[in-house]
Amino acid sequence: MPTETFFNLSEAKQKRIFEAAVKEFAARRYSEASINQIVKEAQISRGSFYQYFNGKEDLYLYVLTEIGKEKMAIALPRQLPEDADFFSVYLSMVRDIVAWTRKRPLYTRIGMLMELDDSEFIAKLTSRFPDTWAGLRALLERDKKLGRIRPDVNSDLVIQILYNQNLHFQKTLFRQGNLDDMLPQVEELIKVLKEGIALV
Amino acid sequence: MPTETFFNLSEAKQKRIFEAAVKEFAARRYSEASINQIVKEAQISRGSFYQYFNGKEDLYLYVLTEIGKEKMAIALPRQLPEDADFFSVYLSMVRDIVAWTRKRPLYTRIGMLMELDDSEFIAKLTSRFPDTWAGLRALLERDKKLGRIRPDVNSDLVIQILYNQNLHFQKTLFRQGNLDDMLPQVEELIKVLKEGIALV
DNA sequence: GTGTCATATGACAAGGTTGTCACATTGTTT
DNA sequence: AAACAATGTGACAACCTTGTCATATGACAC
Repeated sequence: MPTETFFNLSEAKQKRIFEAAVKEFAARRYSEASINQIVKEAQISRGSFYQYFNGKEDLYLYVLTEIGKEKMAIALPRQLPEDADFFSVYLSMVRDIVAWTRKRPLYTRIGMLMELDDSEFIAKLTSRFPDTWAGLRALLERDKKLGRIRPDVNSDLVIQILYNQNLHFQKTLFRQGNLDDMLPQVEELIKVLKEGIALV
Repeated sequence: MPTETFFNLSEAKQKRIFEAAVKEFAARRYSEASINQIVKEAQISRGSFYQYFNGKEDLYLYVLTEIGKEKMAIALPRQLPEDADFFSVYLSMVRDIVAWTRKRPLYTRIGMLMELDDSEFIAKLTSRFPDTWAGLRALLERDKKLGRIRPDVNSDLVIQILYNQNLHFQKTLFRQGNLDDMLPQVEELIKVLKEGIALV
């Protein structure tokens, strides 16, 4: 939570600071991000920064919640049929991610770097936040009961595969930067996961 | 390549330095590892260190090649039938990793942290070294031709899944530390990959 | 003992980081 | 205008990092 004086600032200045922070947190992971860099970019003095935020953690939390707000505002409108199967929902989820990345590339970059950071603070953070993937897991369980998924498969493992591949796609995406490659790859992944790769 | 004076040192001292380096590189990723920490642990002076090595890169390369030597010496003895199928080879590979991790936990930890580091130097390093996983990929291709694997699956994707899951297993392993959980999880992964999860 | 060479040392410079604080500059209210 | 509050500022201390270098210490030869 930023201090009150921060919120007294003009919208423009708040935005300038926010965007400088986003830029830095998308360039370096949290533990390596530099406040010096941010204040330079935002064109405020070091002293001012500490009048707005308690420190790096405070700023990071603020950036994360702001991003979360915008994400929520966008994510709500989409609707899927109640009985959509696991794979369809997952695919739609990936489409959302792609769209989101198109619109706000730096935001997903921050999320990615967060996954790669293993500092104390980030560990605490990620453990507290409820997973997006937990919902997907529930869906998988439901589809098991509906007879769509083999009941003996390990749900956690499947979700983990999707999660890890997703992270991997994003990582390569930011090295090479072809967002269009992602969807076909995910479709391929779904196919492998659905049907397996062995010949009967 | 360490300097000649390093190799003139007594075995014991060389070992002390090597082990201090291993300890540090297993605790922090390369970009965050501190030479100060290493010289303190090895009980040599800062000046001496720079008489042995050019710098951090030099030391890291030395540690990596030393580990590589020991790994080679162990990996060679194992043999598998010439026509062993892809999954068997993979499983045997995982068994090797588990055994290796049991014997030298810090070594695999270094490998893991290397994957998570995205510094310039590490990027150069990983791109140059030939992948262990390339061999596995070739095996998959072979099994396609032998009619064991569906010819239309994307080999790269499959290898990537295995690679990412492997990394993930190792990561969780070092957070919780139950090495015995790994093999069953890998067996589960193989099953999912083989047969798929959808009901026909 | 003296000379020579290899090795050991820690202070040092130069760069980075964070957080603080006395002070300057605005703005607002009386 | 004068007083008071709010905000802006950059120098500063304290703590890191790396790489260098003049000097000290040891060992061996003559």
